Amino acid sequence: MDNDGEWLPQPDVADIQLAKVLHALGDPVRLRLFAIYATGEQYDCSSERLGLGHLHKSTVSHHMRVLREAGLTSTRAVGRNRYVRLRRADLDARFPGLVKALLTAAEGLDDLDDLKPAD
Amino acid sequence: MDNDGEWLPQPDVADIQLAKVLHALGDPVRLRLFAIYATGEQYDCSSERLGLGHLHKSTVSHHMRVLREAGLTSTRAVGRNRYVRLRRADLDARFPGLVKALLTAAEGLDDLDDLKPAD
DNA sequence: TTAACTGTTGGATATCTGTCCAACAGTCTC
DNA sequence: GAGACTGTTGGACAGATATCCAACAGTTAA
Repeated sequence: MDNDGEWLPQPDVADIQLAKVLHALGDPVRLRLFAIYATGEQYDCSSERLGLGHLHKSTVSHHMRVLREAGLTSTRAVGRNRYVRLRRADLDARFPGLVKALLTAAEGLDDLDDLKPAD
Repeated sequence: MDNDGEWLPQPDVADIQLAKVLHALGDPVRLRLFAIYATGEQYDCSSERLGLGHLHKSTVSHHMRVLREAGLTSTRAVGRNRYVRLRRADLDARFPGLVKALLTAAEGLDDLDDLKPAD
């Protein structure tokens, strides 16, 4: 029951702080996760699928938490999986043009094509 | 002689990395300095004039160095002063729209009106 | 030349952070 | 229920960082 899962805690739109957002993105791993989430909702947090095979699962979990607490992502817990998506609308409302500029700037960082939402 | 001063070392445009830029701006003090420099070239690094009276001068010097080494600012040393300005053209060329979006987002962080370049 | 001024550098320190590991909780499958 | 699976949490630890202070170098002024 409750198939929709529960939402992990995240800051309110009005409480999203620019400095914290930039701090969260000021790490290569999280910047990559940000670019990945921007391609669509992700439902598999395993390091391998995210192209972060070299990182321990708890490390990836840590980075996802930082992103969520900064207000960048929303996470829904369903069963043993986590559905993570970018809070695009919230971010656009709060910081117009920022996400778009960041994604443009982040293009070509790595090969992100392999990481589009599967099927 | 050499009244123009010398330029402190800074990365080449092509070497400016997004993650480093965001890391540099992911600190409240440096985000404030960024917004200040965006209003025009600054030629006084004293904490007081920058609205950072609570910080030691060596701390401010440290933050300015981080901004410069990330590729965000240019610094010219003339006499005992430092003329710091945002590398707006370089940043716009490398990350189109990013600076504009950041400045829009940073508006209203504090009262920056008092810090426009004096006379 | 002596003194004041601006900013840098190195040391010290407390805090933060990225990473791994082990243990755990909840979930799914057999 | 037993075991496999996904992800979280707490501990440990090395490295980074923000801050201050003292000392210094170069510059300007008296």
